[in-house]
Amino acid sequence: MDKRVLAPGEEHGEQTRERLLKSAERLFARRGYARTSVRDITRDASCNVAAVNYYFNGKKSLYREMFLRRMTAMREQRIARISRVMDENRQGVTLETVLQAFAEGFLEPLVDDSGGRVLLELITRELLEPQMPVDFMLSEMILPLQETLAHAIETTDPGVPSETIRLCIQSFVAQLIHFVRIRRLAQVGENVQPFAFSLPELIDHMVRFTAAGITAGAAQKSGS
Amino acid sequence: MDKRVLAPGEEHGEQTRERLLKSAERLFARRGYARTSVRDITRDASCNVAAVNYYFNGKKSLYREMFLRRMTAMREQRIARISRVMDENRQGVTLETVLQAFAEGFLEPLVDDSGGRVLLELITRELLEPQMPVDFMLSEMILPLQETLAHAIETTDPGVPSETIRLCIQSFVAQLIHFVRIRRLAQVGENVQPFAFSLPELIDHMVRFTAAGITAGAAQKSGS
DNA sequence: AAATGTTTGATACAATCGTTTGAAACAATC
DNA sequence: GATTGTTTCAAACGATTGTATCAAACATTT
Repeated sequence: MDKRVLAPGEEHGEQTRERLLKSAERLFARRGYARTSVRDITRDASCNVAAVNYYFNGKKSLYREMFLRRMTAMREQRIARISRVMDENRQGVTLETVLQAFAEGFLEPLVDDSGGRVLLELITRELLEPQMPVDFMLSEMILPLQETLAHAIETTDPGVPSETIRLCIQSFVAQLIHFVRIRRLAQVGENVQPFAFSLPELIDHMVRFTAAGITAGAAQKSGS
Repeated sequence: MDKRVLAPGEEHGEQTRERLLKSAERLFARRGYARTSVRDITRDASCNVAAVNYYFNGKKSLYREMFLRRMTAMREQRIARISRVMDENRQGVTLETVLQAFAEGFLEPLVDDSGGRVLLELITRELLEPQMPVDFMLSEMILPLQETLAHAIETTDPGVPSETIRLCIQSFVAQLIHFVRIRRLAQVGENVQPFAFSLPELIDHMVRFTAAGITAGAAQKSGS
């Protein structure tokens, strides 16, 4: 009995394959690609070293598959978040609302202990030490998100040049990334005082700051 | 003859010591700490492997000494840049002028091929994978620079709460770092089109964007 | 010139890395 | 129950890592 607990193709080995992906995710995020050994991963996943080369074809392929899966999932989630806000109230949506929703979607995985926290770490590392094709992050993550958010802002704030909008979006994303890193830095050291802001406080600042920058970008065109 | 070509204390070995620091600088910046081997460095410095353990006490100490020297130099340079702008025109200095000067000082090492380019790479890496004491960057680089710039802005724009000013400064620094990274990313791939901005264009955007955010921060206090 | 202290060099070391191997353990099919 | 294909395991591979050793080369002082 118990013959059909496994779907065809996941012949019981899919479990350790999945465990490897999960462990790789956590450990690569925590220590980076180079300083995470295959043995670290297999120990964490409670399986043999050879499993990495059995299911994937080496360390690098394991990383790539893990990263690809995670990144596309997060991209779709963030895009969906923007679309949702735009759909909920067709014309009553303001610039601040869109920015707020995007910021929350961006930082949400950080406050709860969901797996999204590790991806932000992974993405930062990937930006600095690319293990994927060089322009992968650009074409698969940065640009799609930028376009989605840009179209949303073009709806709430027509009149701002589209080139300016895209620059401002990157200024916004820059802050999101930066404050996450500063916060983590301040959490460890004892010199916490200067950056002991709560997440809502930070989001509030970034939204206000960015909204001012964008509307100023609109005024710039008509003003000068 | 030729007895006094060397200062006392740099008994001819100071040359290779200095070469080691220079090589370490370049290679650590290019490939990161973990992926740069001691042999890579000594090969680049044209000396023996043992020299690293002779002059420093291993790889990590070499890194720390190199990083410390570089970082303090850049910090002093940047602080001096702000002070210079404030001193040149005692009261006629505007917010935009200060921001412009800071941005130029920040990005200047990137455009020419001076050694400053490698430090920005080093700092980014250090933020992600600290080899120095955890809050070193915070207390020795980020906070001193923040305070200097904050005092400058408190002069040009009194009325903005000091807490808001410091948040805005971090938002400014965030952009500086982010656009540097995006630019490098876009330089490699062929999908350059979306970020083919010149450095002056980018600086102009960031200064305008940030100035709007700061003055909005002043209005917020009196407005709400 | 002999002695001394400093710097360099080739080599060895133990540890760890990613990967390979081949035989067990297992499940499924005949 | 024998056969087949899949998954796991311990062990070992060659390569590379950071570091230690010790004698040769060097400059300096006696």
